[in-house]
Amino acid sequence: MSQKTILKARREVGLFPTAPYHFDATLHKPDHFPSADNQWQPGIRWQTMRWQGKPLGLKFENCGTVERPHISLDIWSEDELSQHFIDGLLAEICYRYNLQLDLSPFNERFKDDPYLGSLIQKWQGMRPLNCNSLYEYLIIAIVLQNATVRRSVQMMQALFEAYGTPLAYDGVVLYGFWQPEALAVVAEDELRALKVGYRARTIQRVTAEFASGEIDELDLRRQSRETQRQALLALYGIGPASVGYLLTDVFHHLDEFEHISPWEQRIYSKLFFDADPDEPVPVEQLLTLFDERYAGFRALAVHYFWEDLFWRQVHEPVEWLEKLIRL
DNA sequence: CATCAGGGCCCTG
DNA sequence: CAGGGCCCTGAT
Repeated sequence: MSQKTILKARREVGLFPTAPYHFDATLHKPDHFPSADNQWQPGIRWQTMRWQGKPLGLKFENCGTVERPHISLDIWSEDELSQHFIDGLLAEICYRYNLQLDLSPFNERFKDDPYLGSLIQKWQGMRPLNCNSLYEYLIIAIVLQNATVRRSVQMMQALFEAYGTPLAYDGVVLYGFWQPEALAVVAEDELRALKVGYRARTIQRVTAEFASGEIDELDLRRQSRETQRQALLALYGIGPASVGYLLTDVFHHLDEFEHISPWEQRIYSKLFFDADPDEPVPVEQLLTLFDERYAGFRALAVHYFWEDLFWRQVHEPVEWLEKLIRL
């Protein structure tokens, strides 16, 4: 559909995250479904991004160590970028990629924790990550709802093929997200033809909120967590499960842990109580457990358990997990 | 072939 | 506050 855009201008900058920094475990999350806006191999992540309306191709390359982090970032664009633009972009990247996160209070507090201690050691410097804008993350959250992973992948791909922009840079071709304004004029039927089902309506209404400027991400970042929660819940089609992900990933609330969905409940039950997934531990009990052990950092703690589980799954399938991740 | 539930959420009663 | 309905798909 859309024409391929060649990004021919390149600018290289150095990034220096706070130590410790685990490049691969931060820039690649095996539990995230594969999406055509990014690509990873050990030591390198390609990621498209739209900033101030400009489509960009990013390439992050690991040039440092956990204790002395250094990332080389190539920024590919259609035309040369002004220094002013670069400065703003880097500030945004710094926020989204959590480059300045200070993990030491967390590491210090839980280094001897019987469950978490070894994971902190193993994944020294791993941090949560969200490369996308709030709007883009909402789209991802919507295609996740009530669908198996395979279907989420299909829906996301169909949306990219219909409305995204293929960006060619550094030898890869990845899709860039569309702007809300571009999708706002599309009819619901056209979206439904992409087999997103009833989500067509949700996508339309959420898109409209952004296209009209009713929601301003940067402004929302400065609000309290509860204000953010209310603003997100007010969006049509966005409920507690999606909001939980948004508050932790997009707004970086490392203690947000109010909602456990059924499939997560089964996994936590097995992980912490070795319970039969068909007889999962009540959600209340799981919430209490996390409250007692990890208050202050519940989302971050969960992140370590979760990512460790999925990394293990990549290398040698964890038998019981296989059945619980619906591919 | 039919039926069902899925990495939720809205709406109704 | 509980429960039916929603789009589509792959599993059974």
